[in-house]
Amino acid sequence: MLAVTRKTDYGLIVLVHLAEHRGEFCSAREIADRYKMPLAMVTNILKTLLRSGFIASERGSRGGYQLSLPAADISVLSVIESLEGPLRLVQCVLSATNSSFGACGLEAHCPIRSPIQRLHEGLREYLEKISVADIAARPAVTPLVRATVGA
Amino acid sequence: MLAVTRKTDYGLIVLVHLAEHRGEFCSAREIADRYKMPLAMVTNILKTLLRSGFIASERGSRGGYQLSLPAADISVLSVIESLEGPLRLVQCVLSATNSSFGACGLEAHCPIRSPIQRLHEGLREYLEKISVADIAARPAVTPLVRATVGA
DNA sequence: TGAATATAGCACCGATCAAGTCCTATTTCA
DNA sequence: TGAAATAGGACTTGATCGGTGCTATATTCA
Repeated sequence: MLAVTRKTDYGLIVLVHLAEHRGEFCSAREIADRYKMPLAMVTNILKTLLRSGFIASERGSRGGYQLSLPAADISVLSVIESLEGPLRLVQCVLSATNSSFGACGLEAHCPIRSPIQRLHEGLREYLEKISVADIAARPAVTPLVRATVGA
Repeated sequence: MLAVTRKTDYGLIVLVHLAEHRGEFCSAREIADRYKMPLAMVTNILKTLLRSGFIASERGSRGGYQLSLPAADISVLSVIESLEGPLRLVQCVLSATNSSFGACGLEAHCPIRSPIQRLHEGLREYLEKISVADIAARPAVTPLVRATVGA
């Protein structure tokens, strides 16, 4: 229902933490303890973020994770898509064939498809412009995103 | 995962249909048939939209539904909240006590709370500015919503 | 060398929610 | 009175979310 899963929630916390500890390797346990998140979840999330290339890992007893990209280059959108799969506001937004209206005849095609596509694109742009660095910059400094409707 | 449920999907179609048939009473069956949506779903959605005051109903064999508000006054946000409950990007966005970080100590408070609040507000504004009338206006005319990050 | 501490990769489970169905009133018209 | 509509529920099923567990591998350090 237009909510982000807890994975993304945790994932952003993890990334913000790493952004604030640039240069160090932080262990999953350390991060989980710090923010009272379940360790197993955090490790899973870190593994996913690793596969997506946002972070680098080092094994062994001094191992851990660190950002492999500037925090400003990691968008909230990319984090969401890494942890939850491709963003789709509604089912039919990705492929025409997947649409629940894909089987509709010629004239009875979905009356809201194209506007919803727009809305979806707007949402993507919106989330793409906000980076982990923005979120790490915490206070009221956090950019107020203004959506403007118009031609 | 940041998706809207099918209820909202159907709901918008229903409202757009009613907007395009101002003055007439349209039956649930008529609308369900027209867009090949499951009748039972459509009737449930109409009942909810009725309770929310967006539409008016008339019983009996000539009965049906019609908009009780100008389409321009029904925002996508209000439709979503009617059909899916209050918008919450993350769990902790509504009440501080509900937060999974509500139990955190003083110093270990959630590092992303306030930026996420902003993001949530931005999303609300965004969806509030788009109305059923905008969606009914279908073609490329549909307002392109531009998210701008900045002070 | 071996124990401790990391990551790596899966498979799995329970609770919740989405999506859809069904049943039983009640109202209105013909 | 019967057909067709709304009104208000409960209910079922399947998918997803949130979380756990296990095994293997790598690295450090005593």
